Amino acid sequence: MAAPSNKMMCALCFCEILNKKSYRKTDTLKDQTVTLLTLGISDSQILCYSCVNKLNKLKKLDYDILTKVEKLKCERNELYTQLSSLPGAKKISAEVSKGRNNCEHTPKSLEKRKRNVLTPTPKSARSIKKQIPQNRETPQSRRRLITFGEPLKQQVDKSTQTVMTDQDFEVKVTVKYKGIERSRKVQDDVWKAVVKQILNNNSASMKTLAKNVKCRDQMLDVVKRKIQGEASEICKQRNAIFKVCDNKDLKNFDVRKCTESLEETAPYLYQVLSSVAGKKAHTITAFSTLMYGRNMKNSILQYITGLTVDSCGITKEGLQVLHDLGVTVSPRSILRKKNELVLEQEEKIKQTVTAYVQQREKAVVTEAELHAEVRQHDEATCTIPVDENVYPPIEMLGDNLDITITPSKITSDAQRKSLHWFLVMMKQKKITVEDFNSMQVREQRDIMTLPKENWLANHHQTGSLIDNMVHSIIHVLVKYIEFLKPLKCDIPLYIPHEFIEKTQTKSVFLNCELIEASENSASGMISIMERVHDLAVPHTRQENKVIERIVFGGDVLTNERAFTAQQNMQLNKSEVDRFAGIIHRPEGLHRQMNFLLVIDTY
DNA sequence: ATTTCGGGGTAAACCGTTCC
DNA sequence: GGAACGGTTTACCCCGAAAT
Repeated sequence: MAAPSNKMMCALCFCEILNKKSYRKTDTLKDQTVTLLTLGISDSQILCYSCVNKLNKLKKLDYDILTKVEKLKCERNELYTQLSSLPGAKKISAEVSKGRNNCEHTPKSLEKRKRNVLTPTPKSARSIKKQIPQNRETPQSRRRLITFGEPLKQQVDKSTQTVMTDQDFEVKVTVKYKGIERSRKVQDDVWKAVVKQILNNNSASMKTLAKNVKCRDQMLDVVKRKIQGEASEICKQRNAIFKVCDNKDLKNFDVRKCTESLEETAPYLYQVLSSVAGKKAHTITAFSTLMYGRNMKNSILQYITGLTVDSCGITKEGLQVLHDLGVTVSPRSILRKKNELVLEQEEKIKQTVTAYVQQREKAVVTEAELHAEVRQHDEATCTIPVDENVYPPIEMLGDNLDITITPSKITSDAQRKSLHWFLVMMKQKKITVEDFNSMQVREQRDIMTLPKENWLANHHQTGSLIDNMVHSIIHVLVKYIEFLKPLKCDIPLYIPHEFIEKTQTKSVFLNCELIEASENSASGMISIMERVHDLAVPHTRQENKVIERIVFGGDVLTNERAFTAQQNMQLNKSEVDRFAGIIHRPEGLHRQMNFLLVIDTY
């Protein structure tokens, strides 16, 4: 739209710009106008990105040259001041050094500057202090008792050793090494206390030492260095405490494990933070924010928080504020991660639901083909190709998800809104007919001709029910009655049965779809059933014939409505349009309620 | 010196609203 | 009904910091 002609050319390299996104107008390169002018490029021309990159690099190099020169100058000056502060170098006249220092860089001005009234500047106390040589070794012959904190006159005076003190607590340290004896009278109160402690306990307390400001700063330095080391240790690749290596990490993040590994990797920093915060979760939050500030790869908690608040409906501005605070990653990254997660979920659905459905459909088709072939050639030479991956059968669950949005100000446009959605989930079956011995599987029978006594529990079934009830009652007793509590460990946790290993494994459970339809209306329920049918029921795509029926569970209301929808569609011709591939089943709590009702009536 | 990853800039694409 | 406009999303690229 904005392009002046059909073909866009780079003004510098004359290459045609093929990708419409990779060019820059020279008007936008304001900071490089001078460079562009020297190259003969005027305003409102177009440059390809590789030329723009080169220009940027040029700019960076210019900047680098400036900063490097500046840095070198600083370094030189620093070294020079160091050298000039050395005792031997002091005699060199300031003028010479000054001249040498400046002649290269500062061009002499033509006019002589007027002398400032304040010059020569009175020397600051600090510079005077610097000139007094410190820690200069006294020649051995002159090594005597040195007193600190007293005027120089006294040092000259020979009577220092007999000076009278009005304090009754006096400390004098004598050190003997290599045959030389040196002693010093300690005036500083902190040092006095430390020496006293050494006398008393043969150890100095750090608490006392810390009373000296210099010592405290040094201690702080030590701790700081230690903590910095710990922080860089956390950042390292092998310590992936706060890193997002896999999207599964986001789901499996465990505060307890995180605390443990932090206590191990960074004990000092952890103790410092937890001494301030107290609460474990707060400490971890502080830790995470700090580590995110140091290295943006440490972003697992930021991602979790960001995704959570995003799902609660935070705006982009809100996310930006939280990102600036270091609590979440940027809104853009959240968006990116969300897309990634959606793709992953789609992949998962494909691998379980779609794969199973396709497998069933394919099996029927190949069987039909085989039959046709057999009929044609009368030779059963080919065998049914068996897929190596046998996908476990699935069942579907669903429930309505209603949200009411109340605007802060109700106007004619902004009214209370109710959103009705339907969430469809998938669960992989753990125990199937194939797991039973063929002996145990009851043969298929017509419900209408079944003898009436089959509806009553037989002796064996009642016995097993009573056994199981006993098991449940024992669990309740052991839980609540004090003197029975010690017996808890002797009672099996679960009622033993032959599939206990299978039921112990974690279920495969997936959110499949959020359908924007209300189950309250018949049309909504029908569209929901259509989606479920399309997604999860294996059927022949040409004749719309159901190959296998799938359980579709939900609460009693959903069940009722699904059943009504199925009945409403009975006039349709094909099986798929009649929703024949769905078996209704009430779920969870409702089933338990039904069970209890049965027991109650017993 | 190279690699990795998140932040951020830019422009196209897209979407909804308003105006003529 | 379509142009104009404004806001949002998305793809692409570069940059910088830290790790390797």
